[in-house]
Amino acid sequence: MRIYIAMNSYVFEVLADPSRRKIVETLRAGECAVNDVVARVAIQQSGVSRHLRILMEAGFVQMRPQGTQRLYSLRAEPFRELDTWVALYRSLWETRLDRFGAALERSQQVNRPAQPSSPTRPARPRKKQAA
Amino acid sequence: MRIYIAMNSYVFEVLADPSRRKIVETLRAGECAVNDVVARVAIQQSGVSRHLRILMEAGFVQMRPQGTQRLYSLRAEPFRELDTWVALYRSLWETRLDRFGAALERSQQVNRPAQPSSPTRPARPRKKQAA
DNA sequence: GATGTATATACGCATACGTGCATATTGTGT
DNA sequence: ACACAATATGCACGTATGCGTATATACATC
Repeated sequence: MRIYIAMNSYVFEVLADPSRRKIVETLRAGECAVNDVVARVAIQQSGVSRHLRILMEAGFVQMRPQGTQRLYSLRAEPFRELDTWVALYRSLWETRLDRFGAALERSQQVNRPAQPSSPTRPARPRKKQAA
Repeated sequence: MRIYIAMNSYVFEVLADPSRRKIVETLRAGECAVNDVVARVAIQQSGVSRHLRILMEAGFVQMRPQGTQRLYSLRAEPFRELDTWVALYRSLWETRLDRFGAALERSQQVNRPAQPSSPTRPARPRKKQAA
């Protein structure tokens, strides 16, 4: 039986924007008010709010009002979808073991010198800002 | 030259396009000539070639000329990067055990009760069309 | 109720992106 | 050399997207 996880597909579109990724990264530390996020991103508050709305609609975040503030935090679903998606391609670099073995092996990857994958790493954009 | 795999960041931009994802999916089956891909996507050959170039530049695919044809196939790197990235968010849905235990438990997910469902649900395309 | 803070939304703009069409390029067979 | 097949590229266009500015809305405190 095949399990088709219809991948929101939208997940990638959402994550495609650098500002949005930055926001998500920020939220990884935990619940944040909008202004807290604004302090960490290089765009205006209006922009952050817009991005948060997009993230919300896509299920990446949830919101909890607290007084005047709105505390945003990450939700698991889209990330899990992403994980499920990428799992389809693990065979590209994993040894062919059964599922259990694969999971185990993955646990050993955690030990490998993981690169600082968080901070926006300017790879080279295809066209956008050439810099 | 050194190869720093600090999350291309570009990975998401590349995967953001539905046609490109479709192409990647297609290539999951194995090496394909351009026209084979064209047959499976809803865009012109010129578009496919362009997308393949983008995928190539981003390291998603490699090419092997064969006569008049050009056989494209997937490369592991970007997918591994993606896997590494999403790994940072696994704690969102995995029980808080140490990394090793987490990996182990992943193989037993069946037993775990579902996460408290959160508000935002649908996540429907903000604008663009997909599918 | 008035004021100040925190966040969301409307508007307009610049631009980057995907696409199709036409054409160039490369390779094959005769 | 010629004709054909496979693929790549230049060009133009429509449109979606992210941004900032200005404004609206919600809440708290006095």
